[in-house]
Amino acid sequence: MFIRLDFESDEPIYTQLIHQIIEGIAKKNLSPGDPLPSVRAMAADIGINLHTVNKAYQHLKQEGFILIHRQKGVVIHPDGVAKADAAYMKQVQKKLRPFVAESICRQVSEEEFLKQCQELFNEFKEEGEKK
Amino acid sequence: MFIRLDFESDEPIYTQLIHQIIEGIAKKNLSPGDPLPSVRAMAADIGINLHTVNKAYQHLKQEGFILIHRQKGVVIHPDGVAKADAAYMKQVQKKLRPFVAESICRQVSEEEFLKQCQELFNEFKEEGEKK
DNA sequence: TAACTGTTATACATATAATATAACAGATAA
DNA sequence: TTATCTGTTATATTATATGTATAACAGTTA
Repeated sequence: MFIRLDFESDEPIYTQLIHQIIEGIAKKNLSPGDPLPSVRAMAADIGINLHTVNKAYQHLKQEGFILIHRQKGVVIHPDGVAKADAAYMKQVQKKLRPFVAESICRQVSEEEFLKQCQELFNEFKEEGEKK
Repeated sequence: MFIRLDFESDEPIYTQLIHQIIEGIAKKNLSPGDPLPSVRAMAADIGINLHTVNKAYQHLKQEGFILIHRQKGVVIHPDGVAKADAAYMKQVQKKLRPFVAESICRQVSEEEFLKQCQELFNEFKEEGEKK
């Protein structure tokens, strides 16, 4: 797999795994219907416990990124991920809030902050176009 | 004080306190040199433990938002907060990354995402101009 | 039958979060 | 000089989160 974990990070392993898979979808390395390794295979592959992988999968399932068929295994959600609604955008703002506040304290201009976001969008877009 | 905590949130109390104070600085409700309540006064005021407040203050101190004089008490850093450097901006990008990735999965356009950031900047700016 | 799937249960170790007391050294005000 | 307030430190306890380790179960597939 394409998973890269940082075991020195403060960020929990299962959270890193969640983010990696979501990034994979954003970059279109993973497309609707694509299979993911079984919890045991993934765990063995990246050298962590089965339950840590399962925890990540359950989160991804609950948020609609993947489907878990008891028979067919784990796949990227065939219908695609649910589109953002007003509630989701509000949640995004809430999470971005502390970063904006601290940036203002550190005299980061609005333009410079937006540039950081744009760079990230470009990064995902370019990766997506390689496919 | 102007502190509002959500005891139902997943976000730890001391982290919420940190963010509230940083927001206060961003909105210029708190200016360089302004005093903050003692750990005991703050704790009693918002109904939490002294050590939880102390933990927040220590973080704010380490990141240069406040100064702690053994005599004079706690004050917003008189010299202002250190300006963002390249390392800080890199760190910001790293933290924004998961939000951008998930937004892309949910078909949030770059323009819409940037709009959310702009709204936050405007919110802080307007609050700051009230003073 | 054997090997695989997700799932569940139990147990354990460790770290973090939050609270509860208590005490210490230094400054300040009555 | 007391008394009170300051930040700081220490210790203990409780609860929750994280991660690992086994084991088992029900269902599918080769």
